[in-house]
Amino acid sequence: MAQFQPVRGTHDILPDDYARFRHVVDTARQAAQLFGYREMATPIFEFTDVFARSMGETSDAVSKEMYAINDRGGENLALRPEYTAGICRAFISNGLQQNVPFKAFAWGPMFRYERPQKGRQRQFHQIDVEVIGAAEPQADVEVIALGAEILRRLGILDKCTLELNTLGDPESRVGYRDALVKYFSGYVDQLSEDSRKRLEKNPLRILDSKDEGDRKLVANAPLIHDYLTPAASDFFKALQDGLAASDVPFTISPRLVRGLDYYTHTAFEFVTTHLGSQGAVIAGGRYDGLIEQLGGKPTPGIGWAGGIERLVLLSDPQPVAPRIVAIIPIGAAAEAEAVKLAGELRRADIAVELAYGGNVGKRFKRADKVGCTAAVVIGDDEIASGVVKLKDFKSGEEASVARAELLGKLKA
RNA sequence: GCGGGGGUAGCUCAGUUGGUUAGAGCACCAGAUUGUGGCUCUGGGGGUCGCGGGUUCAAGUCCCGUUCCUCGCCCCA
Repeated sequence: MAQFQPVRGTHDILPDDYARFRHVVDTARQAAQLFGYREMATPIFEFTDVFARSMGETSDAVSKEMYAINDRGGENLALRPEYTAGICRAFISNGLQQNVPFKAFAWGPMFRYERPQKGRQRQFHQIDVEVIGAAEPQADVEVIALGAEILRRLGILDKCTLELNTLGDPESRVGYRDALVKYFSGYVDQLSEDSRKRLEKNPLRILDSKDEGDRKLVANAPLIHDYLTPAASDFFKALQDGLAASDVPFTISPRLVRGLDYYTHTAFEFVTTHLGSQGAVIAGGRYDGLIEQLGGKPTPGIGWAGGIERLVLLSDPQPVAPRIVAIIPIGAAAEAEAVKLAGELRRADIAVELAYGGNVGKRFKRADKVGCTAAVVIGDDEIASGVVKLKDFKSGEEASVARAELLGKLKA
């Protein structure tokens, strides 16, 4: 029988990789905390409708990429393909309208049935930031600045550029959408096959087509900025002023759009050229209509998600310097003494590696291999005189240390 | 879902026009060194050549299918 493999598009995260993975999450959590965002989590699966109603029935993520199941009770459930819908549902379910603006940080696995590629998996992980209940552009500024700060702390901000656009308020968007449809309908025969479909489903998406023929048409297509209501235009202006004040550089990309239905006003992406065709590392926008679509009272919101695997790929490996001390007993009496000593040291927050067996040479070898910085050798002679030998692995020097002084020496 | 390239040891790879028991480096294990790691030296274990079928006297090598990875499209994080 063939050996088991991980399911297509899923990956084990082994200890070395996990250290890098955790570094991303820890860095993001710390930065989010500095901005006043509190960590939370929602279930990995929800009623399918939570996603269908928020993201849009016709979005790719819902219509062809969702892991949906009927459970034994007949409920129609789906593994979450993104975090925003779940957090908004939680906001409604828990009556958090009392706590606005509600500022949340979250991370966890997401699931999409897609064709795997570098930086694109079927189970992948995201960090996520949301502000619910704030209609002011200052919230957009803060959310984006937090994204930039996380990238800066990861040392990859200079590999990314922030692309910014507005989708306008619903009123602007309807007018613009009509204008786009009218424009592209005049060139249906010149549009790519994909874009002909988009013309019916989501004409905005034609704007970021990579097809050369499409791009020529797009170059002369009407711009959202000419269709903004004064309010939407002011909002976008305030956002730009705020980002400038926050020292967050950006470029305006009139063709940047979002695939999900719930976005309004602000749309942005931190993109990189270092990851092939998976360029977006952090992406998000404003979703003022979403809470209402999920059955809550009209409540504005803004947030973003970042792909942890992509952030790991982009950042340099972190030199991990764990301080671990090996205890190496020699002789039967010392074995018991070593266990006792290990307990004492661990209770004092010293990481201890204690091998299960093997002679002295093997234990030293093992200690070196797992990255110990020092070894405590204890044998019959040492027990008799109440000392241990403390060997520093870097210098190679070994010295006798009284048992009573060992902890102090290791803490230093 | 569509198109291109790949899959040989734990890892990175070599393998001639199809031709004996499929190799290297790193890693691993053991010994040199039964109270001392790293460096060195010696030895060792490890492969149904992704899987299934076909052609052939003979297949890691050629053909077909399949699966997984990868690059692009699509979509996005």
